[in-house]
Amino acid sequence: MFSLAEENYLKTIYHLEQESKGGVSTNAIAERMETKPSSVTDMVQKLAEKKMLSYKKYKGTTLTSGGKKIATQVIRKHRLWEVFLVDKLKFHWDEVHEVAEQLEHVQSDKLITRLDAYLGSPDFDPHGDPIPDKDGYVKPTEKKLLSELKKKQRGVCVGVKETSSEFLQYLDKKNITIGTKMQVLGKEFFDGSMIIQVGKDQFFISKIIAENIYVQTN
Amino acid sequence: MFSLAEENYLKTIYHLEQESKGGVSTNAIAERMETKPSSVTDMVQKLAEKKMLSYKKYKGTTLTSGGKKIATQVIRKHRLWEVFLVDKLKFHWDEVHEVAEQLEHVQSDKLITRLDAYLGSPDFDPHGDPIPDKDGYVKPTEKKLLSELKKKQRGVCVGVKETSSEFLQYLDKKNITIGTKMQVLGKEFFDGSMIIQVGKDQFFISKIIAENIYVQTN
DNA sequence: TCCAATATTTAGGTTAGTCTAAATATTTTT
DNA sequence: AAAAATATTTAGACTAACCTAAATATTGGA
Repeated sequence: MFSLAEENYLKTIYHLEQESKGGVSTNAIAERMETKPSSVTDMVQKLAEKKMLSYKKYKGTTLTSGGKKIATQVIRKHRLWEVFLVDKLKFHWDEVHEVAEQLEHVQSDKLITRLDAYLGSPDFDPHGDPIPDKDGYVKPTEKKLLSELKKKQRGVCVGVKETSSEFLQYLDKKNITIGTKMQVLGKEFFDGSMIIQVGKDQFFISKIIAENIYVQTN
Repeated sequence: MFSLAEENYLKTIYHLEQESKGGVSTNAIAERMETKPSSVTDMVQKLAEKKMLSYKKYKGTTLTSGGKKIATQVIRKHRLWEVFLVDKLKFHWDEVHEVAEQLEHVQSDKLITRLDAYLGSPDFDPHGDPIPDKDGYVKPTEKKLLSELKKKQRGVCVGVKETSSEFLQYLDKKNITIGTKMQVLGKEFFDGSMIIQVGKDQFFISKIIAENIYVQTN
Protein backbone atom coordinates (compact mmCIF):
# COMPACT_ATOMS: atom_id res chain seq x y z
CA MET A 1 0.00 0.00 0.00
CA PHE A 2 2.67 2.50 1.00
CA SER A 3 6.20 2.53 -0.25
CA LEU A 4 9.20 2.19 1.97
CA ALA A 5 9.96 5.89 1.53
CA GLU A 6 6.42 6.92 2.38
CA GLU A 7 6.39 4.79 5.50
CA ASN A 8 9.65 6.32 6.63
CA TYR A 9 8.36 9.83 6.14
CA LEU A 10 5.18 9.12 8.09
CA LYS A 11 7.13 7.49 10.89
CA THR A 12 9.57 10.38 11.14
CA ILE A 13 6.82 12.98 11.11
CA TYR A 14 5.05 11.09 13.88
CA HIS A 15 8.18 11.14 16.03
CA LEU A 16 8.76 14.83 15.38
CA GLU A 17 5.17 15.62 16.31
CA GLN A 18 5.60 13.80 19.61
CA GLU A 19 8.80 15.62 20.40
CA SER A 20 7.52 19.13 19.93
CA LYS A 21 3.77 19.32 19.89
CA GLY A 22 2.47 21.18 16.90
CA GLY A 23 3.17 21.15 13.19
CA VAL A 24 6.41 19.79 11.82
CA SER A 25 8.64 21.93 9.61
CA THR A 26 10.12 20.88 6.31
CA ASN A 27 13.64 21.45 7.54
CA ALA A 28 13.11 19.38 10.66
CA ILE A 29 12.03 16.44 8.56
CA ALA A 30 14.93 16.92 6.16
CA GLU A 31 17.44 17.03 8.96
CA ARG A 32 16.08 13.95 10.70
CA MET A 33 15.93 11.95 7.51
CA GLU A 34 19.27 13.17 6.25
CA THR A 35 17.78 14.37 3.03
CA LYS A 36 17.25 17.74 1.35
CA PRO A 37 14.36 20.08 2.13
CA SER A 38 13.30 20.06 -1.51
CA SER A 39 12.89 16.31 -1.43
CA VAL A 40 10.80 16.65 1.69
CA THR A 41 8.52 19.19 0.02
CA ASP A 42 7.90 16.77 -2.83
CA MET A 43 7.04 13.89 -0.57
CA VAL A 44 4.98 15.94 1.83
CA GLN A 45 2.88 17.18 -1.05
CA LYS A 46 2.41 13.66 -2.28
CA LEU A 47 1.39 12.37 1.14
CA ALA A 48 -0.95 15.32 1.58
CA GLU A 49 -2.70 14.36 -1.65
CA LYS A 50 -3.08 10.86 -0.27
CA LYS A 51 -4.71 12.40 2.82
CA MET A 52 -2.00 11.07 5.07
CA LEU A 53 -1.14 14.51 6.33
CA SER A 54 -2.48 18.01 6.23
CA TYR A 55 -0.21 20.58 4.77
CA LYS A 56 -0.26 24.26 3.97
CA LYS A 57 2.59 25.65 1.94
CA TYR A 58 5.24 27.25 4.11
CA LYS A 59 3.27 26.30 7.22
CA GLY A 60 4.50 22.83 8.10
CA THR A 61 2.48 19.67 8.31
CA THR A 62 0.67 17.33 10.72
CA LEU A 63 -0.43 13.75 10.34
CA THR A 64 -4.08 13.06 9.66
CA SER A 65 -5.68 10.20 11.56
CA GLY A 66 -4.96 8.02 8.54
CA GLY A 67 -1.31 8.99 8.57
CA LYS A 68 -1.09 8.43 12.29
CA LYS A 69 -2.45 4.92 11.83
CA ILE A 70 0.21 4.03 9.29
CA ALA A 71 2.96 5.59 11.38
CA THR A 72 2.03 3.79 14.58
CA GLN A 73 1.79 0.49 12.76
CA VAL A 74 5.31 0.90 11.43
CA ILE A 75 6.52 1.86 14.88
CA ARG A 76 4.69 -1.12 16.38
CA LYS A 77 6.45 -3.43 13.97
CA HIS A 78 9.82 -1.82 14.60
CA ARG A 79 9.52 -2.25 18.33
CA LEU A 80 8.16 -5.77 18.21
CA TRP A 81 11.09 -6.81 16.06
CA GLU A 82 13.46 -5.17 18.53
CA VAL A 83 11.96 -7.29 21.29
CA PHE A 84 12.40 -10.36 19.12
CA LEU A 85 16.02 -9.58 18.43
CA VAL A 86 16.87 -9.02 22.07
CA ASP A 87 14.67 -11.62 23.76
CA LYS A 88 15.00 -14.44 21.26
CA LEU A 89 18.16 -13.84 19.28
CA LYS A 90 20.12 -12.37 22.18
CA PHE A 91 21.15 -9.17 20.49
CA HIS A 92 22.28 -6.34 22.70
CA TRP A 93 19.76 -3.57 23.03
CA ASP A 94 22.12 -1.11 21.41
CA GLU A 95 22.55 -3.03 18.17
CA VAL A 96 19.00 -3.77 17.13
CA HIS A 97 17.97 -0.49 15.59
CA GLU A 98 19.29 -0.81 12.04
CA VAL A 99 17.96 -4.32 11.64
CA ALA A 100 14.55 -3.37 13.00
CA GLU A 101 14.62 -0.45 10.59
CA GLN A 102 14.52 -3.00 7.79
CA LEU A 103 12.17 -5.50 9.38
CA GLU A 104 9.57 -2.84 10.14
CA HIS A 105 8.66 -2.64 6.46
CA VAL A 106 7.76 -6.28 5.97
CA GLN A 107 4.08 -6.40 5.04
CA SER A 108 1.98 -9.12 6.61
CA ASP A 109 -0.71 -8.63 9.20
CA LYS A 110 -0.57 -12.26 10.15
CA LEU A 111 3.17 -12.06 10.74
CA ILE A 112 2.80 -9.22 13.20
CA THR A 113 -0.14 -10.79 15.00
CA ARG A 114 1.79 -14.01 15.43
CA LEU A 115 5.04 -12.32 16.34
CA ASP A 116 3.30 -10.26 19.00
CA ALA A 117 1.74 -13.36 20.52
CA TYR A 118 5.02 -15.28 20.29
CA LEU A 119 6.77 -12.53 22.24
CA GLY A 120 4.03 -12.49 24.87
CA SER A 121 2.45 -9.21 23.74
CA PRO A 122 5.15 -7.00 25.22
CA ASP A 123 4.29 -3.44 26.24
CA PHE A 124 7.78 -2.01 25.85
CA ASP A 125 10.67 -2.46 23.50
CA PRO A 126 14.21 -3.11 24.75
CA HIS A 127 14.85 0.63 25.07
CA GLY A 128 11.77 1.08 27.21
CA ASP A 129 9.67 2.72 24.52
CA PRO A 130 6.02 1.70 24.51
CA ILE A 131 4.74 -0.55 21.74
CA PRO A 132 1.55 0.77 20.09
CA ASP A 133 -1.26 -1.79 20.05
CA LYS A 134 -2.89 -3.03 16.82
CA ASP A 135 -5.08 0.06 16.72
CA GLY A 136 -2.17 2.40 17.18
CA TYR A 137 -3.01 3.22 20.76
CA VAL A 138 -0.01 3.99 22.93
CA LYS A 139 -0.56 3.62 26.64
CA PRO A 140 0.26 6.99 28.20
CA THR A 141 2.93 6.12 30.72
CA GLU A 142 4.28 8.00 33.69
CA LYS A 143 7.82 8.07 32.44
CA LYS A 144 10.28 10.14 34.46
CA LEU A 145 14.00 10.45 34.80
CA LEU A 146 15.42 8.59 37.77
CA SER A 147 16.86 11.92 38.87
CA GLU A 148 13.36 13.28 39.38
CA LEU A 149 12.47 10.71 42.04
CA LYS A 150 12.51 11.71 45.68
CA LYS A 151 13.87 9.75 48.59
CA LYS A 152 11.97 6.50 49.26
CA GLN A 153 10.27 6.58 45.86
CA ARG A 154 10.28 3.45 43.72
CA GLY A 155 10.44 3.06 39.96
CA VAL A 156 10.92 0.49 37.22
CA CYS A 157 13.56 1.09 34.60
CA VAL A 158 11.82 1.53 31.25
CA GLY A 159 14.57 3.02 29.14
CA VAL A 160 17.61 5.18 28.83
CA LYS A 161 18.31 8.58 27.36
CA GLU A 162 22.01 8.15 26.63
CA THR A 163 22.69 5.09 24.49
CA SER A 164 26.46 4.96 24.18
CA SER A 165 28.07 1.56 24.61
CA GLU A 166 29.98 2.87 27.60
CA PHE A 167 26.81 3.82 29.42
CA LEU A 168 25.00 0.62 28.55
CA GLN A 169 27.98 -1.38 29.76
CA TYR A 170 27.93 0.52 33.03
CA LEU A 171 24.26 -0.40 33.44
CA ASP A 172 24.98 -4.03 32.63
CA LYS A 173 27.64 -4.08 35.30
CA LYS A 174 25.17 -2.75 37.81
CA ASN A 175 22.55 -5.24 36.64
CA ILE A 176 20.21 -2.49 35.56
CA THR A 177 18.09 -3.40 32.56
CA ILE A 178 14.55 -2.90 31.34
CA GLY A 179 12.15 -3.95 34.03
CA THR A 180 14.66 -3.59 36.85
CA LYS A 181 12.98 -2.23 39.97
CA MET A 182 14.78 0.35 42.01
CA GLN A 183 14.24 2.58 45.00
CA VAL A 184 15.89 5.82 46.02
CA LEU A 185 17.36 5.35 49.47
CA GLY A 186 19.04 8.69 49.77
CA LYS A 187 19.63 11.82 47.78
CA GLU A 188 22.43 14.30 48.19
CA PHE A 189 21.19 17.81 47.97
CA PHE A 190 24.24 19.68 46.69
CA ASP A 191 25.19 17.48 43.72
CA GLY A 192 22.04 15.48 43.00
CA SER A 193 23.79 12.15 43.53
CA MET A 194 21.81 9.33 45.07
CA ILE A 195 22.04 5.97 46.72
CA ILE A 196 19.71 3.43 45.24
CA GLN A 197 18.59 -0.08 45.91
CA VAL A 198 18.70 -2.47 42.97
CA GLY A 199 17.85 -6.07 43.75
CA LYS A 200 19.95 -6.93 46.78
CA ASP A 201 22.56 -4.29 46.05
CA GLN A 202 22.76 -0.73 47.19
CA PHE A 203 25.06 1.70 45.48
CA PHE A 204 25.89 5.28 44.76
CA ILE A 205 25.13 6.94 41.43
CA SER A 206 25.95 10.42 40.22
CA LYS A 207 23.40 12.91 39.00
CA ILE A 208 24.63 12.38 35.43
CA ILE A 209 23.72 8.72 35.61
CA ALA A 210 20.36 9.42 37.20
CA GLU A 211 19.52 11.87 34.47
CA ASN A 212 19.93 9.25 31.80
CA ILE A 213 17.72 6.51 33.14
CA TYR A 214 13.97 6.56 32.57
CA VAL A 215 11.76 5.00 35.20
CA GLN A 216 8.07 4.35 35.33
CA THR A 217 6.31 5.13 38.58
CA ASN A 218 2.86 4.08 39.55
CA MET B 1 25.36 -3.88 -1.64
CA PHE B 2 22.80 -5.25 -4.06
CA SER B 3 19.37 -3.87 -4.65
CA LEU B 4 16.22 -5.82 -4.04
CA ALA B 5 15.71 -6.16 -7.78
CA GLU B 6 19.26 -7.38 -8.34
CA GLU B 7 18.95 -9.97 -5.60
CA ASN B 8 15.73 -11.24 -7.09
CA TYR B 9 17.26 -11.61 -10.51
CA LEU B 10 20.25 -13.51 -9.16
CA LYS B 11 18.02 -15.79 -7.13
CA THR B 12 15.76 -16.53 -10.08
CA ILE B 13 18.68 -17.20 -12.40
CA TYR B 14 20.11 -19.57 -9.84
CA HIS B 15 16.88 -21.52 -9.66
CA LEU B 16 16.58 -21.67 -13.43
CA GLU B 17 20.14 -22.93 -13.73
CA GLN B 18 19.39 -25.73 -11.30
CA GLU B 19 16.27 -26.75 -13.14
CA SER B 20 17.80 -27.08 -16.56
CA LYS B 21 21.55 -27.28 -16.48
CA GLY B 22 23.16 -24.84 -18.84
CA GLY B 23 22.69 -21.18 -19.64
CA VAL B 24 19.48 -19.40 -18.86
CA SER B 25 17.53 -17.61 -21.58
CA THR B 26 16.21 -14.08 -21.36
CA ASN B 27 12.66 -15.22 -21.93
CA ALA B 28 12.85 -17.86 -19.23
CA ILE B 29 13.87 -15.22 -16.72
CA ALA B 30 11.18 -12.83 -17.92
CA GLU B 31 8.49 -15.45 -17.60
CA ARG B 32 9.55 -16.55 -14.15
CA MET B 33 9.78 -13.01 -12.88
CA GLU B 34 6.61 -11.86 -14.59
CA THR B 35 8.41 -9.07 -16.31
CA LYS B 36 9.24 -8.20 -19.91
CA PRO B 37 12.21 -9.63 -21.81
CA SER B 38 13.50 -6.14 -22.50
CA SER B 39 13.67 -5.41 -18.79
CA VAL B 40 15.57 -8.63 -18.31
CA THR B 41 18.10 -7.67 -20.94
CA ASP B 42 18.73 -4.37 -19.13
CA MET B 43 19.27 -6.00 -15.79
CA VAL B 44 21.29 -8.90 -17.13
CA GLN B 45 23.66 -6.47 -18.80
CA LYS B 46 23.98 -4.53 -15.61
CA LEU B 47 24.69 -7.62 -13.53
CA ALA B 48 27.17 -8.82 -16.12
CA GLU B 49 29.06 -5.56 -15.76
CA LYS B 50 29.13 -6.14 -12.03
CA LYS B 51 30.64 -9.57 -12.72
CA MET B 52 27.73 -11.35 -11.16
CA LEU B 53 27.00 -13.27 -14.32
CA SER B 54 28.57 -13.99 -17.64
CA TYR B 55 26.56 -13.02 -20.62
CA LYS B 56 26.92 -13.05 -24.37
CA LYS B 57 24.30 -11.24 -26.38
CA TYR B 58 21.61 -13.61 -27.66
CA LYS B 59 23.30 -16.52 -25.90
CA GLY B 60 21.81 -16.55 -22.43
CA THR B 61 23.58 -16.14 -19.10
CA THR B 62 25.10 -18.10 -16.25
CA LEU B 63 25.99 -16.99 -12.76
CA THR B 64 29.62 -16.36 -11.96
CA SER B 65 30.90 -17.68 -8.65
CA GLY B 66 30.25 -14.23 -7.21
CA GLY B 67 26.69 -14.28 -8.43
CA LYS B 68 26.18 -17.77 -7.11
CA LYS B 69 27.33 -16.64 -3.70
CA ILE B 70 24.80 -13.82 -3.58
CA ALA B 71 22.02 -16.05 -4.86
CA THR B 72 22.62 -18.83 -2.35
CA GLN B 73 22.76 -16.35 0.49
CA VAL B 74 19.38 -14.97 -0.46
CA ILE B 75 18.00 -18.47 -0.74
CA ARG B 76 19.53 -19.38 2.60
CA LYS B 77 17.81 -16.43 4.21
CA HIS B 78 14.51 -17.20 2.52
CA ARG B 79 14.51 -20.77 3.75
CA LEU B 80 15.65 -19.97 7.27
CA TRP B 81 12.82 -17.48 7.60
CA GLU B 82 10.39 -20.09 6.36
CA VAL B 83 11.54 -22.40 9.11
CA PHE B 84 11.08 -19.61 11.60
CA LEU B 85 7.56 -18.89 10.41
CA VAL B 86 6.50 -22.52 10.58
CA ASP B 87 8.39 -23.72 13.65
CA LYS B 88 8.08 -20.67 15.84
CA LEU B 89 5.12 -18.68 14.59
CA LYS B 90 3.04 -21.73 13.62
CA PHE B 91 2.35 -20.70 10.06
CA HIS B 92 1.22 -23.40 7.67
CA TRP B 93 3.88 -24.49 5.22
CA ASP B 94 1.78 -23.29 2.32
CA GLU B 95 1.47 -19.69 3.47
CA VAL B 96 5.04 -18.72 4.26
CA HIS B 97 6.38 -17.99 0.82
CA GLU B 98 5.31 -14.40 0.28
CA VAL B 99 6.45 -13.31 3.71
CA ALA B 100 9.81 -15.05 3.33
CA GLU B 101 10.08 -13.32 -0.02
CA GLN B 102 10.24 -10.04 1.87
CA LEU B 103 12.30 -11.19 4.82
CA GLU B 104 15.00 -12.65 2.59
CA HIS B 105 16.18 -9.17 1.66
CA VAL B 106 16.91 -7.95 5.18
CA GLN B 107 20.62 -7.25 5.38
CA SER B 108 22.44 -8.31 8.52
CA ASP B 109 24.96 -11.10 8.79
CA LYS B 110 24.53 -11.25 12.51
CA LEU B 111 20.78 -11.63 12.17
CA ILE B 112 21.15 -14.66 9.95
CA THR B 113 23.84 -16.24 12.08
CA ARG B 114 21.69 -15.85 15.17
CA LEU B 115 18.49 -16.91 13.47
CA ASP B 116 20.16 -20.04 12.17
CA ALA B 117 21.40 -20.94 15.63
CA TYR B 118 18.04 -20.12 17.20
CA LEU B 119 16.32 -22.51 14.82
CA GLY B 120 18.86 -25.24 15.53
CA SER B 121 20.73 -24.93 12.22
CA PRO B 122 18.07 -26.70 10.19
CA ASP B 123 19.09 -28.52 7.01
CA PHE B 124 15.74 -28.24 5.26
CA ASP B 125 13.00 -25.68 4.98
CA PRO B 126 9.34 -26.57 5.60
CA HIS B 127 8.92 -27.66 1.98
CA GLY B 128 11.87 -29.99 2.23
CA ASP B 129 14.25 -27.85 0.23
CA PRO B 130 17.82 -27.85 1.50
CA ILE B 131 19.14 -24.72 3.21
CA PRO B 132 22.51 -23.58 1.81
CA ASP B 133 25.17 -23.12 4.51
CA LYS B 134 26.94 -19.80 5.16
CA ASP B 135 29.31 -20.47 2.28
CA GLY B 136 26.51 -21.27 -0.11
CA TYR B 137 27.19 -24.97 -0.08
CA VAL B 138 24.12 -27.11 -0.60
CA LYS B 139 24.43 -30.64 0.63
CA PRO B 140 23.79 -32.88 -2.39
CA THR B 141 20.95 -35.02 -1.18
CA GLU B 142 19.63 -38.28 -2.50
CA LYS B 143 16.26 -36.84 -3.23
CA LYS B 144 13.90 -39.05 -5.17
CA LEU B 145 10.24 -39.18 -5.91
CA LEU B 146 8.36 -41.62 -3.73
CA SER B 147 7.19 -43.26 -6.95
CA GLU B 148 10.79 -44.24 -7.72
CA LEU B 149 11.13 -46.38 -4.61
CA LYS B 150 10.90 -50.15 -4.88
CA LYS B 151 9.03 -52.51 -2.59
CA LYS B 152 10.47 -52.65 0.95
CA GLN B 153 12.48 -49.45 0.46
CA ARG B 154 12.28 -46.73 3.10
CA GLY B 155 12.43 -42.97 2.74
CA VAL B 156 11.92 -39.76 4.66
CA CYS B 157 9.61 -37.14 3.23
CA VAL B 158 11.70 -34.08 2.41
CA GLY B 159 9.35 -32.15 0.19
CA VAL B 160 6.62 -32.05 -2.37
CA LYS B 161 6.49 -31.24 -6.04
CA GLU B 162 2.87 -30.16 -6.25
CA THR B 163 2.06 -27.41 -3.76
CA SER B 164 -1.66 -26.81 -4.16
CA SER B 165 -3.68 -26.44 -1.00
CA GLU B 166 -5.69 -29.50 -1.95
CA PHE B 167 -2.63 -31.66 -2.13
CA LEU B 168 -1.12 -30.32 1.07
CA GLN B 169 -4.41 -30.90 2.84
CA TYR B 170 -4.46 -34.46 1.60
CA LEU B 171 -0.99 -34.95 3.06
CA ASP B 172 -2.05 -33.41 6.34
CA LYS B 173 -4.94 -35.80 6.53
CA LYS B 174 -2.58 -38.71 6.02
CA ASN B 175 -0.16 -37.26 8.57
CA ILE B 176 2.56 -36.91 6.01
CA THR B 177 4.82 -33.95 6.64
CA ILE B 178 8.49 -33.09 6.37
CA GLY B 179 10.49 -35.68 8.21
CA THR B 180 7.78 -38.33 8.06
CA LYS B 181 9.31 -41.75 7.54
CA MET B 182 7.63 -44.14 5.18
CA GLN B 183 8.14 -47.55 3.65
CA VAL B 184 6.81 -49.08 0.49
CA LEU B 185 4.97 -52.24 1.38
CA GLY B 186 3.71 -53.10 -2.04
CA LYS B 187 3.67 -51.76 -5.53
CA GLU B 188 1.14 -52.46 -8.24
CA PHE B 189 2.82 -53.04 -11.53
CA PHE B 190 0.15 -51.96 -14.02
CA ASP B 191 -0.78 -48.53 -12.56
CA GLY B 192 2.15 -47.62 -10.33
CA SER B 193 -0.02 -47.37 -7.22
CA MET B 194 1.47 -48.49 -3.93
CA ILE B 195 0.70 -49.39 -0.37
CA ILE B 196 2.84 -47.57 2.13
CA GLN B 197 3.45 -47.62 5.83
CA VAL B 198 3.34 -44.23 7.59
CA GLY B 199 3.70 -44.36 11.33
CA LYS B 200 1.23 -46.99 12.47
CA ASP B 201 -0.96 -46.61 9.41
CA GLN B 202 -0.86 -48.44 6.13
CA PHE B 203 -2.71 -47.11 3.15
CA PHE B 204 -3.04 -47.06 -0.57
CA ILE B 205 -1.77 -44.20 -2.72
CA SER B 206 -2.07 -43.65 -6.44
CA LYS B 207 0.85 -43.13 -8.76
CA ILE B 208 -0.10 -39.44 -9.09
CA ILE B 209 0.35 -38.93 -5.37
CA ALA B 210 3.61 -40.88 -5.29
CA GLU B 211 4.98 -38.76 -8.09
CA ASN B 212 4.53 -35.59 -6.08
CA ILE B 213 6.27 -36.53 -2.87
CA TYR B 214 10.03 -36.23 -2.53
CA VAL B 215 11.77 -38.63 -0.23
CA GLN B 216 15.33 -38.89 0.92
CA THR B 217 16.85 -42.33 1.00
CA ASN B 218 20.06 -43.30 2.64
C1' DT C 1 19.39 -23.23 -48.03
C1' DC C 2 16.26 -19.69 -47.26
C1' DC C 3 12.07 -18.04 -45.13
C1' DA C 4 9.04 -17.67 -41.34
C1' DA C 5 8.56 -17.90 -36.60
C1' DT C 6 10.57 -16.91 -32.41
C1' DA C 7 13.90 -14.85 -29.30
C1' DT C 8 16.48 -11.00 -28.04
C1' DT C 9 18.10 -6.47 -28.01
C1' DT C 10 17.80 -1.46 -28.76
C1' DA C 11 15.59 2.98 -28.59
C1' DG C 12 12.99 5.91 -26.29
C1' DG C 13 9.61 6.83 -22.64
C1' DT C 14 7.60 6.57 -17.57
C1' DT C 15 7.57 6.81 -12.46
C1' DA C 16 9.44 7.23 -7.75
C1' DG C 17 12.55 9.38 -5.25
C1' DT C 18 16.30 11.91 -5.01
C1' DC C 19 19.39 16.17 -6.07
C1' DT C 20 21.13 21.30 -7.15
C1' DA C 21 20.22 25.90 -8.10
C1' DA C 22 17.16 29.51 -8.35
C1' DA C 23 12.94 31.76 -6.87
C1' DT C 24 9.84 33.08 -3.34
C1' DA C 25 7.95 33.40 1.66
C1' DT C 26 8.55 34.10 6.26
C1' DT C 27 10.91 35.58 10.26
C1' DT C 28 14.26 38.18 12.68
C1' DT C 29 17.02 42.06 13.38
C1' DT C 30 17.97 46.63 13.49
C1' DA D 1 8.92 48.80 8.92
C1' DA D 2 12.53 47.68 5.85
C1' DA D 3 16.61 44.88 5.23
C1' DA D 4 18.92 40.71 6.15
C1' DA D 5 18.76 36.07 7.29
C1' DT D 6 16.49 31.90 7.07
C1' DA D 7 13.04 28.61 5.50
C1' DT D 8 10.52 26.72 1.87
C1' DT D 9 9.13 25.81 -2.66
C1' DT D 10 9.76 25.37 -7.67
C1' DA D 11 12.19 24.11 -11.82
C1' DG D 12 14.85 21.11 -14.04
C1' DA D 13 17.88 17.05 -13.98
C1' DC D 14 19.41 12.30 -12.61
C1' DT D 15 19.13 7.12 -11.62
C1' DA D 16 16.97 2.59 -11.10
C1' DA D 17 13.76 -0.23 -12.79
C1' DC D 18 10.35 -0.83 -15.45
C1' DC D 19 7.53 -0.45 -20.06
C1' DT D 20 6.19 -0.46 -25.46
C1' DA D 21 7.41 -0.60 -30.09
C1' DA D 22 10.70 -1.32 -33.43
C1' DA D 23 14.91 -3.46 -35.04
C1' DT D 24 17.85 -7.35 -35.34
C1' DA D 25 19.47 -12.31 -34.48
C1' DT D 26 18.73 -17.00 -34.22
C1' DT D 27 16.40 -21.19 -35.18
C1' DG D 28 13.52 -24.66 -37.26
C1' DG D 29 10.98 -26.27 -41.15
C1' DA D 30 9.91 -26.63 -46.14
